[in-house]
Amino acid sequence: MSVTIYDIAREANVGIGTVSRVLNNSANVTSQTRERVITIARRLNYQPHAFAQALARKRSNTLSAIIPFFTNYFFIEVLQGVQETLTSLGYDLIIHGVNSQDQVEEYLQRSMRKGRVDGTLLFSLELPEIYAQEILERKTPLVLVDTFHPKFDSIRVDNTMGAKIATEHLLSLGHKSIGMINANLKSSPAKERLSSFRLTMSEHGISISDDLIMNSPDAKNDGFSRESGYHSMKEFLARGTALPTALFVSSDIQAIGVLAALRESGIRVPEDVSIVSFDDVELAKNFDLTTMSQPMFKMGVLAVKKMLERIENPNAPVTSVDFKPTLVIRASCGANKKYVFHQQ
Amino acid sequence: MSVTIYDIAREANVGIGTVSRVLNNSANVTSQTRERVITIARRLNYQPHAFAQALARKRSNTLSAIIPFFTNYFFIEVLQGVQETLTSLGYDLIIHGVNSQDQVEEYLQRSMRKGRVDGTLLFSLELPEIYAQEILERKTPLVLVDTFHPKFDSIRVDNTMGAKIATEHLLSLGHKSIGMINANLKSSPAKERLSSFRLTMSEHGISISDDLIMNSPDAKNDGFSRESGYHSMKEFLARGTALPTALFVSSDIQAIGVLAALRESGIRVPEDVSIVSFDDVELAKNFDLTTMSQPMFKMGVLAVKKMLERIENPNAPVTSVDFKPTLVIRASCGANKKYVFHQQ
DNA sequence: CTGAAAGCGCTAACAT
DNA sequence: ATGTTAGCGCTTTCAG
Repeated sequence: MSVTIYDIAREANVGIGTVSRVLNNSANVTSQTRERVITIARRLNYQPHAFAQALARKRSNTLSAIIPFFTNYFFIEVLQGVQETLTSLGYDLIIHGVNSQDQVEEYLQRSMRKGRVDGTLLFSLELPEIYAQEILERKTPLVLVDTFHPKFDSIRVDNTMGAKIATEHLLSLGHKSIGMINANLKSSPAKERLSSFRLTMSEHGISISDDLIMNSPDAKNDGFSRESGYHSMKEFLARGTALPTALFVSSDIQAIGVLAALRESGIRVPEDVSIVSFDDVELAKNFDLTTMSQPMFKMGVLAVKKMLERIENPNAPVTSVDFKPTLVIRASCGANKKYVFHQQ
Repeated sequence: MSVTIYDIAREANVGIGTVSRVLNNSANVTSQTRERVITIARRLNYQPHAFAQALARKRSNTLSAIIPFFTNYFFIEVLQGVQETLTSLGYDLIIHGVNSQDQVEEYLQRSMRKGRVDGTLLFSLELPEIYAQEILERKTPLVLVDTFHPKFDSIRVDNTMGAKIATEHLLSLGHKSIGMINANLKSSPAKERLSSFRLTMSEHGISISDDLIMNSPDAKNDGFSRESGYHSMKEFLARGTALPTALFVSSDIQAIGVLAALRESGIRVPEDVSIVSFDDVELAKNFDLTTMSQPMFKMGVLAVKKMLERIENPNAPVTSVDFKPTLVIRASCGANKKYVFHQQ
C-alpha cells in the first residue's frame, strides 16, 4: 500500500522508533542518521497516516463546528476566521451544518465519539442541558459562539449594548415612533435585542405599544432570514398600525426582506422610514444598511484560540467574552447624506 | 479513559470479536448475546473510536473539499448539497478554504495523506498537472466540480450554452450594442463565457469591439467578486466608450458591484442599461437580477454521488457531466414588466 | 543515541 | 455462533 515508517526504517537501516523520532523532531538523534532518514522519507514521498498518528497520540488535530450552516451569512464570516486560524496551526475542521435544533443532538453525539475531534465549536444554538452534563463528564472541550452556558467557554456579542446604541442612534435622529422587526424570541439574541430596545426607549421616556413590535414565528434559523423579514414587514403593514418613522431590525438579512416588502408597498427608505439593523455582514453594504457591526472574523479567531487554551488546560476556569458591537452608519437611517440610497 | 469494546466484552462475558460483530450488525450472533451486548453498550454509553475504526477498516468515511471558500456564494450553495448528502450517508466533511492557487497545492498534499480522507472534492480550481500525476498514482479519489481535467471525474456547467442563452435573450430584447463585464480570463468559466458571448454575437452578425469587453485583472477569486464587478464597471465608464444598451456580466456577485457603480453614475437599470448575469445565487433575487441559473445544490449532491461511485469502483471510466443552465428572468434585463426594480 | 516492544481501539481472518 | 489473534501505522517507554 502506502509507504510507512517501516519502509523508511528498512532503507535507512534503523528502527522505526528512530524514524518516528526524526519525523517528530524529537531530540537525541545524530544529525547523520537524521539526514539519512529525512532524505529517504522525501525520496519515498512519505506521508504520515493521520489516523494512525491520532490513535497513537490520542489527539487528532481536528476540530468540529456545529453551525446553522449556510442560512446566515453571519456564520460564514465567523467561519472564515475559524478556518484561517486553524489552517495556520495545522488543524483540520469538520463542518456540521444543521438546519434545526434536533440535528444538533445528533452532531453533538457524533462529535463526542471519543478521539474523533479534539474539540467542538457550537454556534448560536442552545446547548441542551442533558448534553451539557454528558459533555462535561466526557471532558470533550466545547466552546460556544454566539450562545451561552455557564459551564462552558463562550464568545458573544453584547446584544444589549448593541440594541441600545442602535435605538439611541435612531432617537438622536429625532425619531419618536420606532418599531422593531425581530427574529424568533426563542433565540436569545432576539430576546436580548428586544428587551434592550424596550428598555432604551423607556429610558428615554417613550413607551412602545405591542403593535409596534413584530416577532417572527419562524422556526427556520430562528427567524433570522430574509423571508422572515419580508413576512414580518408584510404583516406589520397589514395590521394597519400607523407606520413608525423608524424601524430597528434584528439582523441585516431580515432587513433585506424588510426592504423588499417596503418597496412593494411604495414605502421609501430612508425618506418614509429609517432602518437600522444588526450584524454588518458583507451584504449589508450592498444595501446601504446602517447596522450594528460585529467583529465576526475576530470572533472566529478568538473561538479557536479559546478552544486551544481549553485543550491545553482542561481545568482552567470557564471564561466568557462579550464583544461590543459598533454602529456603522450608511444610508438606510437617513443620517448619512453622502449616500444616495435610491436612484431616481 | 473512554469505554471500549473491551469493557463491553468483559461485562457481557463475550470476546471482543463478538462485540465488534454486533456493533457492526454482522451476521452470526445469537439474538440473545446481541441483545445483551447492545444493552450493555448503551448503558455504558459506548461510542466507537472513529480513528481506530478508520485504521482497521482502511476507510475513514470522511471526504475533504478544497474550495475557494467564503468568497463566492456559488460555492456555499453547492456545499450545501454536498453537506446534506454526506450527512445522510454518515460521512464527515473536512473543509479546506483556499484564497489562492498556491494554497491548493498545500491542501492537495494534506488531503492525500493516505487514509486521512476517502476522497477529495476540488472546486473551481485548476488542478496542477504535477499533482494530477501524483494523485493518479496514489489512487486517491478526486472529483472536480466546476473545473476540468481529462483524467478525473468532473461536474460542470455548460458555460458555452449559458452564455449563448444569456446573449440571445438580450438580443431578442432588441439590443444591438452589448458589452461584457467578465472575470479573470485565467479562469476557464470566464474564458468560456466570453468566447461563447463573442461567438453568439457574431452568429447574429454583430461584431464587438474590444472596448465593449472588460476582463478583470483581479487574482482574488479570479475576479468573481463584487469589488471586481464594481471596478470593472468604473473603468468601463472611465474609458468613455459609448455605453452599450445591455451588459452581460459573468457572475451575480460581480453584477452587484456593477449595479453599485452604475448607480453612482446615475445610470439606471434596466432603463438605461439591461443586465443579465450568471449563477443565480440566492442573492440574485434580492437584486432582481436576470441571470443564468445553475443547479448548485444538485451539483453538490451529484459530486458526492460520483465520489462514492469512484470509491466503490476505482477503475471505472472517467465521467464528466455538464449541467445546462437555464434563464431566470427578473427585472434587470427589462423584460419582466411585473417587477418594479427601482422605487421612486 | 537507538533498537525493540508494547500499546492506541478496532476489524477481520482464523480457529473451534 | 463465538473466542482468539494478528494486524492497521504510529508513538513512546524501556533497555541497552
